[in-house]
Amino acid sequence: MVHTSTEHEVLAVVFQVGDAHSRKPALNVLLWQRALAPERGKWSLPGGRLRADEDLTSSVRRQLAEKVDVREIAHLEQLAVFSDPGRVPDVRTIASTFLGLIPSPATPVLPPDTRWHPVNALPEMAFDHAPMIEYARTRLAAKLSYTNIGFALAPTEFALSTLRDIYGAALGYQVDATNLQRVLARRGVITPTGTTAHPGRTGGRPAALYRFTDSQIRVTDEFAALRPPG
Amino acid sequence: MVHTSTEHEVLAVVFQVGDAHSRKPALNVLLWQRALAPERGKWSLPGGRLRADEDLTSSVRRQLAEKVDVREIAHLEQLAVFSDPGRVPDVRTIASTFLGLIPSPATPVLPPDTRWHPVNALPEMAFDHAPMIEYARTRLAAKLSYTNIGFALAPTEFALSTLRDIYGAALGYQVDATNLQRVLARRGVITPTGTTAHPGRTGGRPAALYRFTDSQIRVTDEFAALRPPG
DNA sequence: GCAAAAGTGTTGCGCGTACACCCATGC
DNA sequence: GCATGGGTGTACGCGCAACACTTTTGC
Repeated sequence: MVHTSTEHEVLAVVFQVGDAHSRKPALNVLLWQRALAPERGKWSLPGGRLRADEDLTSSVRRQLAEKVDVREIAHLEQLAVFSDPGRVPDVRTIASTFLGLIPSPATPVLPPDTRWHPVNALPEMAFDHAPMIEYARTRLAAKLSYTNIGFALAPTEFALSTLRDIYGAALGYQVDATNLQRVLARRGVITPTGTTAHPGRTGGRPAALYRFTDSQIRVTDEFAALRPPG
Repeated sequence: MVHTSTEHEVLAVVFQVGDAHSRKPALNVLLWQRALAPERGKWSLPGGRLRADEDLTSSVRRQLAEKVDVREIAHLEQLAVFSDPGRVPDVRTIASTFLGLIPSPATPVLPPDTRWHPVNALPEMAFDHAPMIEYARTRLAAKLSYTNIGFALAPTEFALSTLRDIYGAALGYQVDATNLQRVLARRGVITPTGTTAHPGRTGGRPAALYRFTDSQIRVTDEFAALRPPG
């Protein structure tokens, strides 16, 4: 009799906004290229098997440590579970997915098989990893609108035009810096530092610098409707 | 050597709004009482072990069928994974939780060990099932405000005062029927049937009847802020 | 007629967007 | 000076909540 056990793996969709390979900043995802079968040559999300003595979050952190400096991960949260019995060949494997965010300036050294890829131009993905990225991006876009999650993508101090580019890259459409400032300021999400940046070579008024008030996720606009009375 | 395998279980938080045991309608959750150790006598969420050949959704449906008529489940969606290595004794077990909703009037026969409990007065819960219910309730409240998920709690046809009571029970605070009508009508979530209900013994103007336009979940107010231009 | 329940109208405000206009810098 | 980028001010619209007022029934 064959003992059909079930494995449990953890996979992380790690995003960062960067301007690798192009002028305009874009939303990138961390991928590594498979050197062995199955799906050799295709690109995978970082992750791996869950150990018996760790919970999911510890497992993601441990496995991401092989690819990036975990201290740079500013936010990490559970996404969905992918459980189709045939999603990977041979042994039945359930995948719990996570969303990880790394602030914009940091780009540490990566292992040779690992690279950032723009989410708008993904390489050939292994298994069912492509829909996982899609799911993560949708979740990120939604949370940008009703939480302070931007703190995990932005530098500690930034000009508003920088933040506009980050939101634009993450959302997939251009955002107006003026209104972004007002929305985030009213909600208390960003705070002015009082200092200003130096203008570029081409001139222009020096930009005021801001920082995110909190460095932990916080819901800022919980109810679109049906608010509690008061 | 001890072979430390990892089990995977599925647990469902099934809600229904009913007026069992009291005059005012309340949000109830489906629980069964454990007859055997561990945690004998305490109350559990329905669910059980995942089989090798089924995905999570199939597994929930199969296991809920032992407790209720699955045809009455109007909505079912994944919640979070609970993965603390010590969350249940002995064998390490990961739990994937689900939110299930059953419309208001239907209350079929239940097995003798199974009962509806008001979420505001839960009995002693087994393991970590209490926080799962809390999580599910939070998710339900959030989705009531930006999706049409109310369809899964309401009867097929209903007066607005009935719907007000359902929303009130699910959200935990009173809702104004007038504004509820306006919000849901503008979004196209509810449609008038053209018919009216008969007033009660005590008189009153006959109420217009409505139904939910869709019977599948749909996001009706995706972005609280940072909408795409247009 | 009176009480009760349902529905309509009105007002006001907070939030978000769009856009015109003013400010500070490099060259 | 002018171009460039940043910031401020204003105006509009919409969604939603609060509440007063009207309509329709049973008794």
